[in-house]
Amino acid sequence: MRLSSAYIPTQKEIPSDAVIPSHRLMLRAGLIRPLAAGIYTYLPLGWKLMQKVMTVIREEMDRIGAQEIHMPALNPIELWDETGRNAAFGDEMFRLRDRKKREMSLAPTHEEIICDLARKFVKSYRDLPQIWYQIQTKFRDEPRPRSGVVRARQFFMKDAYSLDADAKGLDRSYDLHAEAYRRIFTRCGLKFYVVGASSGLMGGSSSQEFMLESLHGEDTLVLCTQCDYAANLEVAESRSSEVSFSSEELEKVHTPGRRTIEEVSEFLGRPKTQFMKSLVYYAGSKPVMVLLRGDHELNEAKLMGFLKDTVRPAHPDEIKGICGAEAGFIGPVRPARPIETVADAALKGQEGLITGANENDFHLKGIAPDRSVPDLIYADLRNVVPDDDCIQCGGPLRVTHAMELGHIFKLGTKYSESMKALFLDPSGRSIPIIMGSYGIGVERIIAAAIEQNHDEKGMVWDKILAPYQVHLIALNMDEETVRRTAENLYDALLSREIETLFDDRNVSAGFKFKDADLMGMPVQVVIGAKGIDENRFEIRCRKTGETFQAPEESLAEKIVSVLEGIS
RNA sequence: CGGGGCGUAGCGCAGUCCGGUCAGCGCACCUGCUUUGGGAGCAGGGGGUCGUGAGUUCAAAUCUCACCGCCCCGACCA
Repeated sequence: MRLSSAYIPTQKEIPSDAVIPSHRLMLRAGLIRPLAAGIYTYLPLGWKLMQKVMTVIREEMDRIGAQEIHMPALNPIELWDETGRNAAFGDEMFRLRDRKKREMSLAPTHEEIICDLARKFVKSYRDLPQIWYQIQTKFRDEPRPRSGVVRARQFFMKDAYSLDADAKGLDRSYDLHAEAYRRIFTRCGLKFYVVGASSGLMGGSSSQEFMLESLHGEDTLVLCTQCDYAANLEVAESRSSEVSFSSEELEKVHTPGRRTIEEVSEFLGRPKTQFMKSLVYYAGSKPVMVLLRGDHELNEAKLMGFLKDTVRPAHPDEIKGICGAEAGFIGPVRPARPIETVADAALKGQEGLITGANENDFHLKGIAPDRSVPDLIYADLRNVVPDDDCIQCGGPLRVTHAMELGHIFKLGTKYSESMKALFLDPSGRSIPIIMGSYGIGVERIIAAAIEQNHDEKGMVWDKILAPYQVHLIALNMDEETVRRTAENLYDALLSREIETLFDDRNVSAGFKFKDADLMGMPVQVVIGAKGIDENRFEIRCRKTGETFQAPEESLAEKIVSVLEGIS
């Protein structure tokens, strides 16, 4: 491609509303243009990148025997009512009506559609197993789109679905996908973690996420520094650091205006670990008190899992009504009204703790949860903290941010049951298809690759994803010898099927160098007067800065061999 | 949805508090000449109903109200 006639609008200025490096660079390098919040146009260079990513995905999906299909993005809402997910998605699903006033949705994912397809086709165990996938535009009306293409409202997803006759088949399909995903992300040059995850709205028995460690990620990851334990904070477990305090008489202490653990801890001169944090939540219409060690935080996902209902924090007046005191002075001992109470497992067996007295400006010392709170139930309800130890090996844990690139789910029969996607097993019984669902965010691979591979000058692409392999820079196209040499080289590279971006523009040298560094093709070749004089032309690796020289006669060959030598 | 910020030329911004030579700057763009190894120089030029609508006023980018859009933090998130 000749830059003089290409639509690659690079910018020197950093767009003011982009914050994370990948978003800034994608805008500056002319990959994308915003149309509305979370909605982007892919310009030629960005689209070429997308296609490179899709090629890798297709190759690896095809390798495990998956078959590519293409389902509609626009679907009748009835399918979503069959599984109850029309309601479950709520405002996140884009909805519209056709001219006959029939309600339609723009699909946020495709389990229902695949299930409908499957129930029409699969009649017998002989039709199984199947793996079907597509690369499709998804629509999700995110409450807050952000970070450029990382959380968008319209985006590309590679979504695959496995259909199996039994649990063993599902395990096999799931493992095939896990392996394909490893290969895809590895080939894209990404360093990733595979972690245990929550399956959320998708349902099903187990799921794993493929995560890229990143300061700008939206997820929090717990990693063991010594073994392979890795989990999303939503589901991560740990051994808490041991603390113990000597038993004390139950005693009310005056703590005027000290509401937070921090304040009371300082006022009474006791460590935060000696406090018991009391929170009031509502699970549906039922209030629940949650107890945690003073230095721990509630994990709402775990609480939801434990109570089997969605939860929300109680409002201040609700707390007052139940406990008889304001938040900051509440506790499980003698609340104004009886309330179901659950405690985090780290509190089990503790003594001499301090908590709110259910009376404004007072706390209670000498709490032993087992004795002080009747009918107390323990469960793992807290977020892992970096002080904790690994449940597998006891080693120290690390807590870090990450970006979700892919997610694989064992769905089981959640969808096939409600949608009656049934088949006959060998004994003639009619049973639901066992399903799995497997997603990859296509744009996120690009954002992740940029986040992980850029410098102050711009993006740095590996060969596998680079839109072009070679960035050919002709410094002065007005100079006849420069022009001729560059044109000849361009032809030579094209005839060797090397994807080449040829900067034949009539702009200054510095401008071309800056643009080349910004776009980040693996190899840059410079044709200038200096090279002509000495018959020695410069080949430079974008990533390492390493340079090579070659005379015009062997320049194309040298470029090929340099390309072969780099990743 | 809660909190905060912003909206003036394609991009980045000043001007808004205190209404009246404020329609301005840099980059980009167009023409000409010169230039070409790290975002060139000179000269000339085009482009904006100041997000939208209502209001206050002799007069509104500037004050008031409403709405829309965009970004950030949080909530939420397959």
